[in-house]
Amino acid sequence: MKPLTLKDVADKAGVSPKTVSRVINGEAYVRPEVRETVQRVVDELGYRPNAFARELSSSRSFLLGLYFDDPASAYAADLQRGALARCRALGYHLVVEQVTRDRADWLAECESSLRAMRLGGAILTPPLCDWPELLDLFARWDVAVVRISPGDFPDRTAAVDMDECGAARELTDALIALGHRDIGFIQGNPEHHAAARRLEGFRAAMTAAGLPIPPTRTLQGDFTFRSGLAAGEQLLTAADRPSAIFAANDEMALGVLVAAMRNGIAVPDQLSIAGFDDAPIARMAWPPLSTVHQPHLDMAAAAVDLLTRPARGDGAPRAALRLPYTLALRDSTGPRRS
Amino acid sequence: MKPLTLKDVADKAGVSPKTVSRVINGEAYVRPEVRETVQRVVDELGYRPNAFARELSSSRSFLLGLYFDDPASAYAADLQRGALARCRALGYHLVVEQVTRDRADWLAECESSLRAMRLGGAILTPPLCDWPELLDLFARWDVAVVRISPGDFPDRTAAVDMDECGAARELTDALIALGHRDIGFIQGNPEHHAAARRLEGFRAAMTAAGLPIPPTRTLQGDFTFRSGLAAGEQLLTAADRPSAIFAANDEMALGVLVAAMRNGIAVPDQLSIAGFDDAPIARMAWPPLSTVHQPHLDMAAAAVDLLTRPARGDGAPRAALRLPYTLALRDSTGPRRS
DNA sequence: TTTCTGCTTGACATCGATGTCAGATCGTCT
DNA sequence: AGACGATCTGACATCGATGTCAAGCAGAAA
Repeated sequence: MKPLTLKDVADKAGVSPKTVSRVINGEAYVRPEVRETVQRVVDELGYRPNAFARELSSSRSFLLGLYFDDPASAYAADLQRGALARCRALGYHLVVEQVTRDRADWLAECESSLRAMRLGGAILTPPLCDWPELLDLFARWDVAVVRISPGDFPDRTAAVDMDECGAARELTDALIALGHRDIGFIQGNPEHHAAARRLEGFRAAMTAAGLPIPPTRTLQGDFTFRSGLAAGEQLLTAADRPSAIFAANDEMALGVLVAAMRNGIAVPDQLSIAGFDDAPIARMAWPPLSTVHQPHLDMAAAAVDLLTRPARGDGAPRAALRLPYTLALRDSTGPRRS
Repeated sequence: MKPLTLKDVADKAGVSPKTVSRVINGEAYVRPEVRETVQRVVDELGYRPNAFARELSSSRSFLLGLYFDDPASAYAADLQRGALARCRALGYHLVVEQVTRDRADWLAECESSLRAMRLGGAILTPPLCDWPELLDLFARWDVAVVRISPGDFPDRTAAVDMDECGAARELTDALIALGHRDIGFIQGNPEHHAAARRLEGFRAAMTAAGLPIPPTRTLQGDFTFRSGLAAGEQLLTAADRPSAIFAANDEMALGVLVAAMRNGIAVPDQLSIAGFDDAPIARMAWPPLSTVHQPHLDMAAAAVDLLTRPARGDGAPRAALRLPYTLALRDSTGPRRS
């Protein structure tokens, strides 16, 4: 099937292509009746302007880039789904890119890819939203950027995030309210800035409750199941084990769950476990994990909105949005049995 | 930073833009020494042709579409990762699209999206790879299609798949070899054709071993954790329960695992459980799930290769590739205890 | 020598949209 | 009536690449 062109619409409407272009882009200076006629023809024919030609002539692009470290994570999948839905609604398209620093020329590759295809904007997710080389790259190429939950350089670009510290604190408060006084914490990948925030929230809650935070109770993980398993084993096989463990994400919490099971420790009767993220597996574990639900879909949608906001006159968007979280208290946490 | 153009390269190399274009596209009729000179300048400058302009003038596109039903599934994420890596290596870009049939105008939306942006090819994943309206749409717009594990219309497009039936049969054989004679099976979403193939393989193995397949042992699920949990409860709370359960995917198998745990049935001592797909959770469950490892990354890479094969003279690619699976026998299966 | 074929090259039109600018139309003010 | 500004419209150039085609030039065949 041959694609429709501006000219086809123009001929049918009895005006010049330029006028059709005006109507499509909502420009001023078109007589209302002409505008209406053209709009009707456009709708009838189902005309959509060719994005490539558009980009070429106006250097405005209808492609947004979504940049990932690891697209296999549930986190990434959620963000993608949210961004996708919003893009579709706005007539934009989403190009996904995976960037890792495991090769020396990773930055050159990114640049090469940008050269070939100008983006209307880019969404950067953790941890690569904190790589200064990448931010420099986009700045150099004048590509508007919105970062999801950035850790560093708060003023360099627009951002969408969540109050990770507050959420961690609130979840810890919930554990304390259940009677737990000896709570273990498993940190996340230090490269993700969120990991530090979550630890911070945990500490704040403990301190506020007047509880000690012995170093042996705070273990280093890296957001993987395996690291959660190892940390769980270590915490649970100690002579005195904590009555609750808070892992900085759900995968690690699942690892703790498995460690408990291996050691014959009943959850939540003998041990409460909490995670963070509300990944799909949180609901699928047994017992289902208590965790923090992050508004990933909304965050991604908000990022798309920021990038596509029509008023771009003042350059790149600068807003910093903070979206609300919700606690999901399920069955992996319960009152402390003395 | 201002992008480089063909003309910049041409000026520096002292030839016409057209000649540079010839070198870049590997066309014939360029003197070897000129070709070398131009190539050197291209490399020095790091020039990459503008994909939009290229598409506009040649109606060849460097964008591939990856079409999903649900991008949140581990299956989808794997395919995406595989496709992404291959695209990057070939200088293509990947646009992801989510298509669901929950709105009446879903097809019109797809068409509208195609109108705006011509694709160099599309990869369709289950279940939408079997929607005839979608196949018609791509055919109408002359977009080459490769389907992943299609169920119907085997000759309509090129395809990449795996021997689902053989894998299910082999896994069932493994259970039988462990001494199991009473094996429950949980079917997948009937809309996914793979579900039927897996059942078929299960039946073939049972029949070949001379074992009965009572209807009460074959339950209908829909590939979700919840359905696996329900089916598991049903099978395990019956007066005589099977000694092994084979679920058509890992999520459902996890549901069975949780059902077993709820009912105090030890795995694998009192019950063997097997899944299919080798999703990340399979390794994260306790005990780790026995399952079938699908070569998702390779399948996606193969699909990209088919779509970008330079020789497109004879129209759309027609190959049907079948990639090898491997059995992953972990700890959720064991010998039957009498 | 002339003609022919095949290789090599660049001038120019083209893809489908938008930017620029000049011209046309209208009402209003002097 | 004439001048003016605001509104409306379309002709034309332009974005950056490739397709087409003809010209230039070599060596081979007549």
